[in-house]
Amino acid sequence: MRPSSLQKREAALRAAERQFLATGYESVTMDSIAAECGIAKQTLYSHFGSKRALFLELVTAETVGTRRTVLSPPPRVDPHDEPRSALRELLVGQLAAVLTPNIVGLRRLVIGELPRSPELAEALYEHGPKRAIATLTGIVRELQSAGVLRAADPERAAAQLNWMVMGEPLNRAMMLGDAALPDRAEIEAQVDLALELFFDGLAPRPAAPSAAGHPAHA
Amino acid sequence: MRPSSLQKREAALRAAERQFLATGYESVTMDSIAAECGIAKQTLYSHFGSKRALFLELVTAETVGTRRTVLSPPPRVDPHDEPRSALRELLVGQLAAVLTPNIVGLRRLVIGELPRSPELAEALYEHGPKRAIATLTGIVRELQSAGVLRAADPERAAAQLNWMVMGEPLNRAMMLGDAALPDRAEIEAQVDLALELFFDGLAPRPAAPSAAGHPAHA
DNA sequence: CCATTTCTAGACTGCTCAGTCTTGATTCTC
DNA sequence: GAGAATCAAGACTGAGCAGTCTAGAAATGG
Repeated sequence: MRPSSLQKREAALRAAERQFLATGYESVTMDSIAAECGIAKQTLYSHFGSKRALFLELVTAETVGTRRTVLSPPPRVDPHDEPRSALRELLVGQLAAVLTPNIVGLRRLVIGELPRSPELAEALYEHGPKRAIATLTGIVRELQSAGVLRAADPERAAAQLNWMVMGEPLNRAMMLGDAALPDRAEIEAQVDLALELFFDGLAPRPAAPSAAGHPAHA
Repeated sequence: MRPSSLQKREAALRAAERQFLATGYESVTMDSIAAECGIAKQTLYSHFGSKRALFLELVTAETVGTRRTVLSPPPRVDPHDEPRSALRELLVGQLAAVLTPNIVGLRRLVIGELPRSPELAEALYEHGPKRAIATLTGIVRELQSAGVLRAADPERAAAQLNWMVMGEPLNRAMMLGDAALPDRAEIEAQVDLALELFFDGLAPRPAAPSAAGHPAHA
């Protein structure tokens, strides 16, 4: 194998990534990928075998690569030392990482391909929301056993926090395009207000329950 | 026009809906639609003109039709009379309506077609989440002016509530397929716990602030 | 500097599918 | 029941594209 071969492979992956994320699987042609990166179509096929194989390799690489970016340092939150600011940092990082044209495009792509490749969406779910919520669950559990929070179901509480933070901006980005992506200040405001509601809502009750009653739960 | 013509048109729409929702725009062929509903391809073209036109008519009808189902009675929540159970009913209805194979499939379809037809996704966003949050915003505002809730930014609070309820189950349904749709009991539990956190977190503060401090917000 | 391997350029094949056309059957109107 | 419109069945066209093939250029290694 020639040394330039690897560079061409990388160039092909970059071009394919850009086109797939921009317009979806079907509307990308092998000719257009080859044209964009200045490589012969035959070389594409000798590297990847087929369009589908190129796509799958690309998406799985993107999926596990993102997880490395977002969660590489498994964060520790000390309940006795500003749990809130550590959580804030974690959530801001996660939200900023998710609200990236690449990641939002990847989600769109994978959702659109769900009928053909459900395993892609499942992988993205595992490496994305599920892992994020698992991390939050661990933190909530710690905060609860330290008496800072009161969460009967830590996993559900973590999911609530996660989607209070991510739901609106992610949904907007998914459906309104990359122009709807918020800036850093908006991301931080989103996290701050969610944390406020979360900590107030799960604050341990001193003695008497709050004024509002809790009617009909069945 | 023959009287049977309208029936055939409806049958065609049903077949097209089923196939589009199941496998996406590209992988459906006009021949397969015609075959499923026992109609000649020519008849399809005389009714709808083109595949794209059929698709657009279908999706827009589905989009606005759903809104009618979900929000037909603009709900009133009396702050002095069990605001929580009225909100509960509203949210359970919304969540159950969204977590339907049809609606989840529609969201997948529209997201997959975003590069080709961004106006579809925009319409779905307007008739779906945006309208749901607008309804919730009105209620939050009422509850706030009645002194039941304390929400500095009612719209953001409504969005937080909305996504606390919808985020996890909707995301799972989008990425894990219709088998991941929750049943009624799970839907109600999801709403109940979200409401609990929401009302506790936004309960008016009596006099002294809660025990936890509020450090560094910048 | 020659032999081998790898690349490029682009022609070519085969298939799928949107959209059209033909022909003949069926149904509605009067 | 005759004439007019509509519909069914399927053949046909043309375009787009995945994947292959060929011929030759360019790099590599001895």
